[in-house]
Amino acid sequence: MFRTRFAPSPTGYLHIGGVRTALFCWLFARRNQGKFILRIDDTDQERNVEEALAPILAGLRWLGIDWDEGPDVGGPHGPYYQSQRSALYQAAVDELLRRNMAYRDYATTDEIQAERDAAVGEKRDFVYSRRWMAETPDAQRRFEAEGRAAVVRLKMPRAGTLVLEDLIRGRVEFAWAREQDHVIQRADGSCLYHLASVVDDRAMEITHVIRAEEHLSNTPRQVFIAQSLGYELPQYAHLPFVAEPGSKVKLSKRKLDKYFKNRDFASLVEHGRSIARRIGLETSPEEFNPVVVDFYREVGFLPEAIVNYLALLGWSLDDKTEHFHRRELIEHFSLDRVNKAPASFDAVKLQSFQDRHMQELPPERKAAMVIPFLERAGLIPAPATAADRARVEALAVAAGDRIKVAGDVLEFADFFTPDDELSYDEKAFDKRIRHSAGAVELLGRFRATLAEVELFDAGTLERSLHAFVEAEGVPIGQIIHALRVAVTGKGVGLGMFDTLALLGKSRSLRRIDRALGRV
RNA sequence: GGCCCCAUCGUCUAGCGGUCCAGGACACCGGCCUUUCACGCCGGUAACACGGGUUCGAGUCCCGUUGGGGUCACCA
Repeated sequence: MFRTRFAPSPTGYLHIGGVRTALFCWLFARRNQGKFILRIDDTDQERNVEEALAPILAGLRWLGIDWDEGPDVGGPHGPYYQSQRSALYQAAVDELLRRNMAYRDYATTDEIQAERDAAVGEKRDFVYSRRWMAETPDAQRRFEAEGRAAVVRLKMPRAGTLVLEDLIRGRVEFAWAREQDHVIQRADGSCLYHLASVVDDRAMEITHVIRAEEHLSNTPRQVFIAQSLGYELPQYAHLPFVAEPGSKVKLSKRKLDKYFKNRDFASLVEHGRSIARRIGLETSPEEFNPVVVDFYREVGFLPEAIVNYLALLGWSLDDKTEHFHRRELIEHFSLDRVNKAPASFDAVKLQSFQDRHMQELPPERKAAMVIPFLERAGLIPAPATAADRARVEALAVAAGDRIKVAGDVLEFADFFTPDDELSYDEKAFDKRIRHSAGAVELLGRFRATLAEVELFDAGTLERSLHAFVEAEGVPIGQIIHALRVAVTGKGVGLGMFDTLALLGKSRSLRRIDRALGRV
């Protein structure tokens, strides 16, 4: 049975690169009928873990990346918070000391730094002299008498080669002599990440460590810990990281300022902000941007689209298939089709996946997605009435693929505003009505025609307008633009006849009257 | 700087020695459709980083160069 894990730190947000890693771990587990474990790396807990973890769990759940063991769901290998597992780490440290694979070290950070500086000055690799290493109780007492405190360091080999068979990278070799005697336990007794990670992976019976490439150079020390403890090694798979838009540098939340200067990134952000404003959502650039998964949820992206895009960022099935649903990804995913080179994050391409997934959504699902936005914007009562739901669904049908993210429904807010509160795009009003020769008269006459229409549906309306322009002997463009501005206040929108049908007869007439009245 | 990783259109990628004067997708540029917008349809521009090998034959294998990146914490 294969077991993979994702081990986020409670940072308060779910990073898009982290999600990609989680997704690959999850897909691999699901593909092989294995288990996916979520473990929280909170060894240096300064903040409120629960609070900082909530968005991460919520984000994973929203994306449909579910875990078999971990926070909330429990499991046989808990607790799943590293902060609650220190006894295990302590036992591992003791064992390492007992086996002489680690030692107590009494050097101060300044002393270590001095050695490091000296090595750099002499242009040689830094290797700790182990001058403050204490392997006997005597030595310990002597150093402690000087007022020193001990950390525990790994006693790394100083010769030989580690040969690693990485599932993605193939054979990778490291010279042991270049590895440092890393600290695994602080003077205060708390343990460091690498120790904890190895101990937990073993305890949780992780078979495949699938993580981002930046951990590749950390692997030797982890292998050393595992081997020193007599653990069987897991399989390693180091994924390429997700890079910045248009660059090969690792995507980082710390460089947001730079990304905001990227055109596509910036316009996605602006789109999101305009939706946020209308629903009264407080946003900060720090938390509301395309690097953070919450952003997509809040503006109404489809989790399926995000998953599809992210899966293709570093993995592919063949030379043409790009549109995947979760099921298909699970069916086809394999690590040997994962790329080695980093892939840069492209907001525009992500949007195109969103478009395609949105297009195949049936109207009732689209309506359900969109309703919360209308409610939050105060355009329909919350909870929506059955009549509202029906209207929204009709709107969703008429809107076709114009609603690209759920929040886009707010572009059609004018359907929900009272007729006497409709605002007008003055430029469009001038161009199409006020200064368009004959527009006002035509509009007036067509209003009369409209008043006679019995069945106010798109087909009937289309026939009557065509009959009207034929009788008038004018091209359809002469009136249709004016009509649109009159009933929606805007120069662009849905199909004209859908618009009228959606509004219904009395509201359409009232809006035409109001428009004519303000010329 | 040491070590490690990586290298096909602007971007994501296909390619696992011949079927590649390199295929698909997004973007871009034309055109069509059309009541606006959004779709849709048709067409187009655009890449094997460079240099050596190996081979009858290299985008594909090897070496080097260049370039890019990761990592070198008592962070995770």
